[in-house]
Amino acid sequence: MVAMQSTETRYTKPVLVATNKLTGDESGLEPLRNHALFNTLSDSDLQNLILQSRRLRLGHHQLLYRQDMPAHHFFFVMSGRLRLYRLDSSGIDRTLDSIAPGDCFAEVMIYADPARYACYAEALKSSEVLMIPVTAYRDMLDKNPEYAHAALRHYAQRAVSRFHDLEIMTVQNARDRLIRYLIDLLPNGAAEGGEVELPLPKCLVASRLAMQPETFSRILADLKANGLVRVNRSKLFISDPKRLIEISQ
Amino acid sequence: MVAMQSTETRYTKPVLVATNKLTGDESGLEPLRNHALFNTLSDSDLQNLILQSRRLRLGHHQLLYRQDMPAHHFFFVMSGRLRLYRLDSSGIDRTLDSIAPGDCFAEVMIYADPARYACYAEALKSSEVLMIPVTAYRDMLDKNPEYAHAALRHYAQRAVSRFHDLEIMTVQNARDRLIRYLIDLLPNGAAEGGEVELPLPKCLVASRLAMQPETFSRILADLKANGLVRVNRSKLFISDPKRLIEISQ
DNA sequence: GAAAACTATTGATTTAGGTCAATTTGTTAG
DNA sequence: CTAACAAATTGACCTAAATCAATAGTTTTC
Repeated sequence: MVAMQSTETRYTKPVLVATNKLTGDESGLEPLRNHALFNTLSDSDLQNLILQSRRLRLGHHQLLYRQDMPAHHFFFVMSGRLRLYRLDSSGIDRTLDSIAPGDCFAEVMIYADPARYACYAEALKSSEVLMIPVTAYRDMLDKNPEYAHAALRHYAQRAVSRFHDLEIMTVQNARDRLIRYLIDLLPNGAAEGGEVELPLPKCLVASRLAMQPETFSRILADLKANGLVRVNRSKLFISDPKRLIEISQ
Repeated sequence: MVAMQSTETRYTKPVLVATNKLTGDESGLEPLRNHALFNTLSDSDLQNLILQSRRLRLGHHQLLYRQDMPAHHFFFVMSGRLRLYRLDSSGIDRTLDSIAPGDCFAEVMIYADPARYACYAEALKSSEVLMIPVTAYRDMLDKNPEYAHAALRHYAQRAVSRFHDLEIMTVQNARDRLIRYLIDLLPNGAAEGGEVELPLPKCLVASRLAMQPETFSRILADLKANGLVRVNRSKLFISDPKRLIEISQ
């Protein structure tokens, strides 16, 4: 009913179709070896998969795919950072996930039916991704059923993690959602404090947490004033996560 | 900071540990055949799985498992209805999912590591579930790698559906979240209208959508007043879903 | 079948957080 | 280095939704 202000007016981007720059270079792919979807593969199977894939360079704010587009590929991030978001008809842009080097995304498209991207994906800065045909992975897995175990484990993990994201969003107030989000950024949960870096610009963290940028800013200012976080640009220092958890709820 | 009112004060339940009633009866298990995780299994493999499983009867509001409990089983709903929810330290009860006959739940625990339930599960009414050891399914899949494909497809579908749930929750206002939720209950999306039944009591739908029961009631009353839904207890008739979508956003 | 216990609804009031606007700070491009 | 632009912050104000409270339906129980 009420038209909310679009984040697009604050965070404009050129809407481009990916210009599949292909490079023959095969260096820099070691990180694949550390990912659950690839670390059990034999050298030759991994090599074969890479040969069927393309390396893609994406500029700042470049769009990789659109929601509802047929999904023929999934992606592995080699460098940079991306985000997943949805656009609704009124142009409101809602950020759903951020993706870092070493992560895969849209990998559920390997087995999704119908295989259509559920959201947009764009580079938040200059990034490099490996674009892997879903058929290449599926065929390899058909020929090597022993790889299924790792894929199942990865998929299970993905489902659990989405469930967890959903859980945070059922928290009714903005402050507590933000606190939960920050706690999750800490490497070892709430066990000990530390410095975390926001994986998205603040206005997009706000969007991810279903609040306005102004609200995000005010809550963070308040946490800062209460000595709960030290803020330095996109880096936050959380000395006492337990206290943070206490004041939420 | 602010202590929100617990839904527990409105929706109390006896907290019981499941009293694993075992019945030798093997009738009524045909619905398993229609589920993606089982429909490709040979008769003997399915039979073997059932033999390792237990049939469990749950009373109204009976608790099946607790969050963080080690997960040795996953479940198939034969009759009744269950819900998944989380409790936080202040006792606020947040509903995350509802489960109907023919559904599986906690099936990601087959491959999760660590395998601990991510939430509570309780029967919303008298229900019957099949309690399947995760090791039984995993072992069967190890012996029959050809079954992995179906499991991967199911897991992919689950991840997509959780992603979609998350997407709804990034919608900032309560009315539009409710409208999105209602649209998703329609069997063929927004294509045509129809009658839908709320899968949860209204106060729990409210919890699922991160709003208060009063807010839910008022929004529904308003939609009703505008001729957008006809309400009959937990059954809603949506004549024109397209119009409903239009007024949201 | 009446009482008790939930569940839902409705009204009055308050408040968290959205909106609008102005300013500051940071970043990119020439 | 400076201009232009984008992002973040802060203040003033307003509205959606939470809270508090009372009532009215519904189930369950005895």
